[in-house]
Amino acid sequence: MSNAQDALFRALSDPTRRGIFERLCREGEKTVGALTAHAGVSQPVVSKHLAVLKTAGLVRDRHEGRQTHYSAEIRALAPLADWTTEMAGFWESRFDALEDLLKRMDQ
Amino acid sequence: MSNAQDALFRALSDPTRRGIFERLCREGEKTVGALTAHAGVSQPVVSKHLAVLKTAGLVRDRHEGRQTHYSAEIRALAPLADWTTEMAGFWESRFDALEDLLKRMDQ
DNA sequence: TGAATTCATACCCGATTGGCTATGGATTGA
DNA sequence: TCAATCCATAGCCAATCGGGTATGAATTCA
Repeated sequence: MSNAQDALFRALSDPTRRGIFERLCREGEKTVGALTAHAGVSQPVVSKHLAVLKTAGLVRDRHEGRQTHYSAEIRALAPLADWTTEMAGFWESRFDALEDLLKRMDQ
Repeated sequence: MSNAQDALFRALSDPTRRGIFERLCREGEKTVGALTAHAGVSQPVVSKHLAVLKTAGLVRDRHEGRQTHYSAEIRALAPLADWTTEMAGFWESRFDALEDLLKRMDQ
């Protein structure tokens, strides 16, 4: 029962981690140092969060000398968007069924 | 920096809790007992998960005698959908900027 | 009224998590 | 070559979390 949404929701549930991901989305590729400068936590903590995001497929890393550049992998958000619209879809169909029922009762 | 997404992502990060919410979306209103029957955890645990979902605004409860009926509050997913499209939007605009840059460089 | 049902709350417990510091490998630059 | 920089990993710790059982309030039914 552990589907593709699991790692995604889990990875994005922490505010600090989600903040890092958001910054990569807004501002593009960043080094660990640059991310640490505004993350509000220590560098090792940033590295650990990036590792979690990478495991979830949400970021990619690129090594260049002693620096590591991270960037958002936006396609990884697809299952999340799918899940959301799917849930809304179930609700819609039930709403339609109710509407249909009421309409038929009205006759 | 704690915005509307915080409680949402947090509430949906647990598989058991998300499973309960999914079932409410798919099958509509359910009592605590009905939810417990398929949740794989004890009734008090289900009640606790429902409380978390309610705090996040994801479910509503309706008391009827000694039963409590819970239903999904689908509108609560809006901030999540907004966040997703916003992140994709940032990425798109950066992609457009890059495309534009390359186009101008080509001249 | 008394027994049974339904659910929420209180409490406990082990595992996980998110933070820290310390450290070391790899790379750069003087 | 040696010092400095950048990052990842290893331990450590307090707090949170997800699970359990016990229990009691509220309601229903015999």
